[in-house]
Amino acid sequence: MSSIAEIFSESQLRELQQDRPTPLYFRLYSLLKHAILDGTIGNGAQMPTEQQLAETFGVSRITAKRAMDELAAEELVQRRRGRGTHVTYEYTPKPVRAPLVGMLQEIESMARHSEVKVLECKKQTPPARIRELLGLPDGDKALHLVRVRSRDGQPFGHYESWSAGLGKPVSKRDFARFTRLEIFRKQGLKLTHVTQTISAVAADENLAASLQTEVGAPLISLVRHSFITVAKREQLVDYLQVFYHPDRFQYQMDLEIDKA
Amino acid sequence: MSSIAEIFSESQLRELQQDRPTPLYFRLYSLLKHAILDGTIGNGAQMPTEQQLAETFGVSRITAKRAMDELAAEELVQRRRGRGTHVTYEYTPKPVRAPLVGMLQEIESMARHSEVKVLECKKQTPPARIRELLGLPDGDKALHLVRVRSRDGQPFGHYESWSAGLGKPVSKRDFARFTRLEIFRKQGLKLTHVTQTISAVAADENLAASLQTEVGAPLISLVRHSFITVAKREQLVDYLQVFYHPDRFQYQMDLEIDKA
DNA sequence: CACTATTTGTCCGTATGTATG
DNA sequence: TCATACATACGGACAAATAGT
Repeated sequence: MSSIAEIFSESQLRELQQDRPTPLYFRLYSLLKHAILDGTIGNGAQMPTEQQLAETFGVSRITAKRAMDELAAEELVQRRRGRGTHVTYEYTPKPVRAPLVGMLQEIESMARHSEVKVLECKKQTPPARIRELLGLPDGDKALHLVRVRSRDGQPFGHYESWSAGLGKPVSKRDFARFTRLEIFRKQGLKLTHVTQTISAVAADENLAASLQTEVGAPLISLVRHSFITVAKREQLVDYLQVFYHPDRFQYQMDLEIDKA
Repeated sequence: MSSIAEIFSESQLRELQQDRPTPLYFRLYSLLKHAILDGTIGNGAQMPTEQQLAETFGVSRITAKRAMDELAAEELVQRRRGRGTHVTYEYTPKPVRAPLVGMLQEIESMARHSEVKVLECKKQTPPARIRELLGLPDGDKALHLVRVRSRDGQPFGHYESWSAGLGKPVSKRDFARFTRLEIFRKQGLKLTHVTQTISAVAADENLAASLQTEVGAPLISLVRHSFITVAKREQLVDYLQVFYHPDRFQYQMDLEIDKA
């Protein structure tokens, strides 16, 4: 095998020095196991010797040995005295590929391949912060829409939106069938500008239930502001807050650059 | 407090029975700590008694006591004999609002307004998956770079990258001073295509330490593939995985649409 | 064949940490 | 709080298998 320093990073070395009560041998074992499972140390390759491990990670030989013995017990490596320890695990890249979804156009196509449940569709008084963003006078109402989008029965997105400027009434069924972008267009509203902010949040009880996950699980948060231009001024007409389940939805974008 | 069964889920109960060698008292301590930090057990509320914990989780009273003593040592709870153990931590959902950052160009400008710490900068054997993406033969090495970016002393991003195709050697100091985009350009590499995938993940111990947050806290995950074009074929030359602290970094994009 | 270096296997004694009743 | 049992971790010592000289 190549030099041990070329396999393990300094940050990994530090990992072992953290003062957690998890046994040393187990942390070293985990480190080595990961290196084998992700193919950093390939099948057939010789592992570092107990002595090398002990010196590199600053542990006793007994501890290094214990870690390697654990690997051997799982048949990830084979140990023979005099020869050393060799990897007996064949790394095979996983075929997986999460469904990837892209920008505005693709979002519409995705919408057609998913099921929507409308939880709320009513003219309501929005929270003050959103009312101000929408430029509505005090007491005015906006269309409040809450939906959950699923794919193959698995919910992946929780959508909550506040819309102003929708003249004609829109039925609940329309929102289940069409995207809001399509509805805006049909109503003659020409969006001129959209800003999106992506972040991450922990699921609260409500979201956890909607997206069938655990409280505290990480979610992708997306806030979209949609503007129209009236009298040369930009006016927000739609505020959208989406929470996505990261295992079932990822946000992908392609950028072409350096064309010049 | 309410019934102990109403606080902890069955999966959490099982969590303690896992056959990991981490000490029992520490696992119980972690469980309780999270429940306090995320507000499941509110400030001033009474914790379960040692006896209750012991029975619920199937451990001895001493072990339950040890876990609670650890909490008390961190001043998350106050213990008084005869009265019980009470939470002394005020959970406050973060108000958020962070500096907003945008696409490639803005990323460079942001880079200039932040401090970088290089944790790793060495040619190393990459995990097999990444080695294949980079089109490297077995055993080949790539430049492994781990950095943490801070703003006003607050770390907001943890960057780990694997780069192939950097001909001339690049010093650790260069990476602290320039962005990788600039370095690629200087080396004459013309990136022609970039894909980015955004998701959300929970912080592990390592990331939590780097970004000064809690284990399990939601982080923004960004994976960037950077391609050059050689002989009309796209070739990956850089793989970047970034984890952002969502309170200190958000991903914002502006889209102009409906121009037609 | 012996000789040597390497590497794993086994054993000792000791100290500390963990978990129980 | 105590006594007890077990696991972890260390350093050291020596034996046994392997490979090369």
